Amino acid sequence: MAIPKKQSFNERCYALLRKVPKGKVTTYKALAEALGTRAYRAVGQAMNRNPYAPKVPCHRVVSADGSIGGFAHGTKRKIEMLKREGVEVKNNKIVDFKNVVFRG
DNA sequence: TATTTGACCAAGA
DNA sequence: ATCTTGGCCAAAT
Repeated sequence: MAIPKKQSFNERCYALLRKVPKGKVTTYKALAEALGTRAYRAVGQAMNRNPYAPKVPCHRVVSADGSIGGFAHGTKRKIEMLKREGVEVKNNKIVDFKNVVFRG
């Protein structure tokens, strides 16, 4: 019987993020709160390192106020990826943000 | 073990 | 509207 590994905080972030469908976004805060913590910044750190690069849609994570936030490969790239998935972005902000945020 | 680091957030001026 | 300040918490060094 395999010993259950305790997932690190980061691993839990990735697991949650993978549930976000294409065309939707989530926020650093929402992820942290969903994990039962307030480590908003730790979530961002996890995305920055992003050890699971293609598996985890890190580009779907934006700031709580609907602004794009940051991206390891440049915010410009992040915006382009979101647009490609059908998310409207204007002046570094998500258009109709509340309607685009994924709710579980 | 202790200190520093952040792709953040909310409130104040 | 922008800019500054303080707080927040896990990960990395």
